Amino acid sequence: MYIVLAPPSNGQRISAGGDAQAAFLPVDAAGAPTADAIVVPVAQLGETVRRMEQPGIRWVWDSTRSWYPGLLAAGISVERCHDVALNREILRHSPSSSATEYGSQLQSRPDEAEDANPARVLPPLAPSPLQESLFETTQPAAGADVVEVSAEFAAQQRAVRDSDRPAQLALLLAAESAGALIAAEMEHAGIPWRADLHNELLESQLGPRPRDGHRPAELERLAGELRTALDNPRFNPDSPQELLRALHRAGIEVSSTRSWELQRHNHPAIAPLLKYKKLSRLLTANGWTWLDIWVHDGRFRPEYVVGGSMSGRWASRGGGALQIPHQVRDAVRADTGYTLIVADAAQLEPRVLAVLGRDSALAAAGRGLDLYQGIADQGFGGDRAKAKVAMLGAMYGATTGESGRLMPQLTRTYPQAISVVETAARTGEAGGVVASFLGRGCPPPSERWLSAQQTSSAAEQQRADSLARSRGRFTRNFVVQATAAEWALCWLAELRRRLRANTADYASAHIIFFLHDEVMLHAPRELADQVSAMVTEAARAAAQLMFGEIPVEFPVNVVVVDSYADAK
DNA sequence: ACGCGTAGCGCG
DNA sequence: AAAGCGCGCTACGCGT
Repeated sequence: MYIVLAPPSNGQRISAGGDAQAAFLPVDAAGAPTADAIVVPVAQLGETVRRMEQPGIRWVWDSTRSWYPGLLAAGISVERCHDVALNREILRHSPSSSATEYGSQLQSRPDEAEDANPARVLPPLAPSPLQESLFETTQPAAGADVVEVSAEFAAQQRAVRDSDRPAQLALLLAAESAGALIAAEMEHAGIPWRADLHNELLESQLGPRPRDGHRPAELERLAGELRTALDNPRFNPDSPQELLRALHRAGIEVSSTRSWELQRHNHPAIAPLLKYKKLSRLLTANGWTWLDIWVHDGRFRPEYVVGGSMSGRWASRGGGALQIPHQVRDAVRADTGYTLIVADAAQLEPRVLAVLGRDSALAAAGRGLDLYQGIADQGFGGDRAKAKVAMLGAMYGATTGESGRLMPQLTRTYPQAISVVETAARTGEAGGVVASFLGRGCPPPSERWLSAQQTSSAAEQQRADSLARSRGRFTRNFVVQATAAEWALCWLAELRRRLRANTADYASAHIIFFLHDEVMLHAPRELADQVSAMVTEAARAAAQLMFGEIPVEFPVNVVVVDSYADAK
């Protein structure tokens, strides 16, 4: 059932030498050993995993990142895992497990995620034995040996069992661990990236690649134009402070140099300035330097951080993988004979809100493919833009502007749904915690926040109220964003399961990108239709898995393209 | 020399 | 038209 994979404990080492070793300990669902541990040199790690891997086996390890990349490099993939470190962070914050022994222990221990330097509070750790050979890893296995990992696994299983909502929590932990496997597999596959096309794109907009430290021709030309228009021969448009002063001298009264604020003014300098900012952004964020660093052998390989944000959304490190501008997406091309399958969930967050509030009116609005149009038809005279602004405002906590004004209409039409976010906001403002549908909890208020609320002076009160409202907006958004994130995780996991169900046929079809509510696959052209159907079917299955039979639909848009730019 | 906060903008 | 959530990255400019 479960096999714990970790460095051996001291008594288990097969020789006194310094050779890196790995221990395999079969345990039952409660974490109790069912056989003796097997210890092998890491050189035999891959073949041992390959031999033991079989349907139904779940690998238990401290972190997927310390084991799985090496296995993938050796051509081995596994069906399921239990990522102890990821599950630890969920159980640390989940209100459902806070009363359990493990949950309360964790809350009194420092949070690795918040404490940048665990070495400060924990004894220094020996370097992981897995740093060598096959297993180069960025993150040591935290030093936990097989006895410690299996003990913590057992504690986590008990915490789920003793929690308020064992079924939901178990699903959340399984989905998070599946996400960890998928992230490692995506890093292994990489995003197919045509450096030649990217370079052409840069040259057509910026001119030829300049020598280091020089502006590309087009930026230089625009800078000259700006100096003339602002009658300011030597200013540097890359410095916001200088730019702001130059704009003021030219009589353009702006409080910042943000593009949207500049756009509202009429001056000959505005057009070249906006163009300069756009191109300058392209150059600095996704220019030639970016290509040199991040694209090798036709692949962009960023690092994904599963559970990297409190809501359970992923984060990424390196190359800005979750911010690939539309401007450069044409460089993402399927290999010859392959195709890109790009899918995104349609209006995921408001649909999630409909479930959270059991709001049949909102569910009815989403009966078609376009939820916002449905809302528009029910309460906004068919004006889709208004409906969208109102709904986003409700989920983000807008109080002013157009969405603030439209809120009352939304509250009248969907009282059930709106009360979910309003209640979450009130809870947060009062210093409470909220949770997603499956039980991921938001962090408690910081010490600083709490002490600010204690104030009695009138001058400080305003600041305290502002902080309280800010936390209210966070918790308001958290319930929706976190539930949407776990739907997306279930969607990914269901998709992966379908791809693996017939490994022989789908071995060359890979998930290569995931962005909150969007997924991209790279697959042989002849499999495009079957894979597209899997994506759609996985979305239906994810909703069923999380929510059971509900009258809310979760449609996905799926397109088959050669270039990511054609996916919209 | 390096670390850090801020401004600005990219994505959802 | 331009506020209100979650992230990462770059350059600037200040501090040490």
